[in-house]
Amino acid sequence: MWLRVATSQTIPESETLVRRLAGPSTTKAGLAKDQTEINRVIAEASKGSKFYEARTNICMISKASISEMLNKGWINLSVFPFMDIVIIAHICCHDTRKLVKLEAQRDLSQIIVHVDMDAFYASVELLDDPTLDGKPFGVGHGVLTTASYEARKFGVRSGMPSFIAKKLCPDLVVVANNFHRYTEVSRQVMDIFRRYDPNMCAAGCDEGYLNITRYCNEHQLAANDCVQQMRDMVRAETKLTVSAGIAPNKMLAKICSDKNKPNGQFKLEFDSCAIKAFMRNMSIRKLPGVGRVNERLLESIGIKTCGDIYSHRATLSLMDKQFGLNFLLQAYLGIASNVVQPGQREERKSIGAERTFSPIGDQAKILAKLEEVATELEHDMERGDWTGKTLTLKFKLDTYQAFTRAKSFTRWISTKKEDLFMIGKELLMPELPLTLRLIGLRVTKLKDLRADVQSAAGGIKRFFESAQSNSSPRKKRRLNADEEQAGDEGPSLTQDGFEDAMPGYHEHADSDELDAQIGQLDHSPLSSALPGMTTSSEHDGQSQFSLQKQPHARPPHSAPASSQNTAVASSSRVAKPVSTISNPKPQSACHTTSNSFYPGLAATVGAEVPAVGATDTALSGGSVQAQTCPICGKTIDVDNREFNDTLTSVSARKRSGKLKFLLPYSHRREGTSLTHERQLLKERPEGIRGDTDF
DNA sequence: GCGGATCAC
DNA sequence: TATGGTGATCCGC
Repeated sequence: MWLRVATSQTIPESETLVRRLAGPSTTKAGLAKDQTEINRVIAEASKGSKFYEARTNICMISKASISEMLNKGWINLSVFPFMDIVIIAHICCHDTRKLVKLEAQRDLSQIIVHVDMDAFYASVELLDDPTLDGKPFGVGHGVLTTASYEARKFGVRSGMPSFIAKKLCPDLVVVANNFHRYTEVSRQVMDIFRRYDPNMCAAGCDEGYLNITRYCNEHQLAANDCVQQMRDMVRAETKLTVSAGIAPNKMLAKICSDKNKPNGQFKLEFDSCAIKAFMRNMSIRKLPGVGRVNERLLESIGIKTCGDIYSHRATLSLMDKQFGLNFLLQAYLGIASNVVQPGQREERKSIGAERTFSPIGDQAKILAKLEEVATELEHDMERGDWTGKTLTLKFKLDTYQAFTRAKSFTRWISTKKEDLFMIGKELLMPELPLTLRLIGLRVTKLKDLRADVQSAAGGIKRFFESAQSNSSPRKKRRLNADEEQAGDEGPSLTQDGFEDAMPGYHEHADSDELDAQIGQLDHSPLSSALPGMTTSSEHDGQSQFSLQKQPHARPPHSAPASSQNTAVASSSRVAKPVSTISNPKPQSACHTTSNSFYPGLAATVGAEVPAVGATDTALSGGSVQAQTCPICGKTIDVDNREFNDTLTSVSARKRSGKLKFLLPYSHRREGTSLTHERQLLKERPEGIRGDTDF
């Protein structure tokens, strides 16, 4: 007997993508209403470009991988003498125990605030040039880093190439980035935030997390009043508006700050039931760590909202490896980290530089680019007093395929550009000839020269070491002076964490438009190519799609522009007859899906998303039938072992399947609260590109 | 240790 | 005509 644990057929991929056109992924404030028309314009403008082709291929590979995963999502139940319902019941019981355990860890004692500047770059530009007021404008060149709210009404968004933005909004004004100004203004704003929490954590230049518990206590302030006061202060001192979310943890606060954007705030009730109600209809895309790929992955088994996590917990349990059950259960409960602390310098893991340019095939010119990058990296490494043991070269072909090549050393890598260039060249030369559009260098296995010096003997010794090192002591001293003047107390950047942290290039890196376009494209030949690609992975242990990059692959030499299309074509040729994947079926509610695959499940554990009250009763270990597993505590011990064995072997199969789509580590970490800790605590104390310009 | 992939900002 | 840069981590090898 076979039990289907996946529900791929119920959600046609093309529909999934098309739905995203106007779907919840595009919930940015100030968006235009007619998303369909916007997407048509974007698709029109993009069609035929290499970028578009590349994204199309990526989309197909994703679909194929998801499809493969779902095809492998069968569990052989013949080893069990019982019916599948027993298994499901047990799984749900197991998950319920997990939920109870998680619920017990919930901490509502801290007041966490996520602050987020509204259209930060655009607002700063507006500050400096009032004539822009009321006009639709974008910031950036080539690619927009942000758009004014007027421009957003036309569908102009961050990450959009300006030529497309102009098509959507012919009157669009485009102004250049002024990173220096953003850094400056950002510092002002962060200084204000720090009055409320000196330990606040800046997350990029336009947002941050604060714990205002203490401030509220000391000033006898309600959280809402405190945050309102803080926002007023920012407005008064900088003329900028900021939105904020108030919640018991960072994840919730982040989601809340989006609720009343722009220039608003939202406080979530500090109550378990209210939080779960809040999460139930929340799109999974809002969860930190769930990007475009994971969204699709989860949608493929019918999970679109955090509430769906609960109703699909049996599936998720069986496919824990793929989905990260623990993370998702926490998300469903609205549980996450509430630890707010500034990023630490020692947390840094790598430092690098990369540059995009119009495609170059000429070797000498490529090497010249490499040298530029090496120079930039030298600057940043010396500026931050970093070195490391591994150098990674990154290059992207004109087809937008990216590759990396790395080399490790037993000694510390010299920070001199000549040496960086030489190693980089060594890595690059065997790959040529190629037509490249990007080159980058990155150093990992870092060593913090400052910490080293400090622990050794303090400032004097540091001075001597600087003098002995192969870099200019004069230069180093000057840079250090700059940083100390900025308020830094030595190596720890707890004070200024943000100082050198140039913003991410964009306010948001989302560009779902392309997926949308590709979704439209899915109606034709692409979908039919999928089954073949999927089955091709079956024939040996290796999961290799025709289009997939091979591990350690050598990039195609001077790949003709059509090479990928050729691959598609050949893949189509071996494809089996069109499968059901793209067969549009009426899309019914998720729990219906669930029922159809888990006969009896609804009766046993309730396949529908439970009402909040019901959940609570469930979690409190009450008498709700859903929680009383008919198997647990009795004969299940034996079965449990078998069951686990089965799961293990399933997991092993999954692993050998080389699935490409996995949740990020932070969401799979056992025990620790989910957290975008990585993001939140991440400090980028040194050498951001923008800084090197001044 | 290396390379591909995903994600956040 | 034309689609970014920095950093982190996981997995399979």
